[in-house]
Amino acid sequence: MLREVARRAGVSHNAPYRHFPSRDALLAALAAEGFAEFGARMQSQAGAVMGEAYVSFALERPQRFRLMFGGTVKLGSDPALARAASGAYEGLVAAFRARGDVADPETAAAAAWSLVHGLSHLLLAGHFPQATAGGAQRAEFIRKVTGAVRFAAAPQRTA
Amino acid sequence: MLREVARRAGVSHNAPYRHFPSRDALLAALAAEGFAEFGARMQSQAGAVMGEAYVSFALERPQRFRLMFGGTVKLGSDPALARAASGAYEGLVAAFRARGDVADPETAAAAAWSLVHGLSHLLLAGHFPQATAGGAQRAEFIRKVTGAVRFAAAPQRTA
DNA sequence: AGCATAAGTTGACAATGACAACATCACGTT
DNA sequence: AACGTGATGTTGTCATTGTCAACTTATGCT
Repeated sequence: MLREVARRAGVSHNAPYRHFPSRDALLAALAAEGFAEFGARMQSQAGAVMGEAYVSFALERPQRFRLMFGGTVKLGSDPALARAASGAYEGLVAAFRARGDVADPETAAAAAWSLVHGLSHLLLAGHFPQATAGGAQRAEFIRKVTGAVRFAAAPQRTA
Repeated sequence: MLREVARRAGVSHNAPYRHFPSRDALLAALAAEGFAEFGARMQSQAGAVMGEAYVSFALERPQRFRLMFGGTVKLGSDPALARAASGAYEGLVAAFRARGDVADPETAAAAAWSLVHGLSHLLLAGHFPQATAGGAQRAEFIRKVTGAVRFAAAPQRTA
């Protein structure tokens, strides 16, 4: 795989080693790049649509997504990686906190994150045949699923 | 990896080829075994706790879980695999349908599945440092997250 | 006894990730 | 202009891996 990368770059094997100390380092760099793009995309979205943006990213760049979240690259290896990954999550928590109508913003954020993350994985793995590859059906499905949940409401401030 | 399996089994490389036509076939068989155990566990659980059981499975058998859902083994390869995988989902849909208080049982099931699936992945990947490895904190976290969502209610039957 | 089938073994091959040593080229400093 | 230094790339090699092929047992059936 490393060698094939080199081949496709029209360069001889071992050239990659001048840029990355190992295959895993290359992959980690790709993952970091992915997290950067991903974070940018997320931040450019507001509230409810963020979920759809999340899934869109996964579907448009399946390999990247799997690389980033597939467990091949361990998050702990590069602290920059971990920071990039947790950044988007913090943003989500902040968004929920700002809404103010949710009981536990942290938990709600974790749930929302889990939902879109799981949906992405399951769609990629083909576990939802209802949402066939290409079309508007899929987008509609995603919208329906992400819109199907409500978060436990905060206790009413004043009566 | 195949060779190491053979080594650990105290048998010479290529012995595995008497039982599986290829490395991928071995992995597919392991995934199928995983889905079987997984399905059994799910069916032995009722409604709300299913989610926790799902996550527990992932945390107890991370390798299996990743193998089953990690994309390495393509679901389409073995129809039995696909059937095993979709079985649990159908059960979930049925459970939601039986509840009767949800607008769209199919969508709710997809959302619930996505939630626990994503939560499993994120926990395994270490994206939720709040839930540290061992303890009750983690179980509590899982309970909170899975309990944080409500599903869009069905329109009231009669006024 | 004879033999077919399953299970395992050794030997080989191409491909891969990694290492080492050598080559080239662009520079900044003197 | 000459030199050295660092980055980039190359060839050669090594152990390891997945896979194929051919040979060897061993087990059980007729």
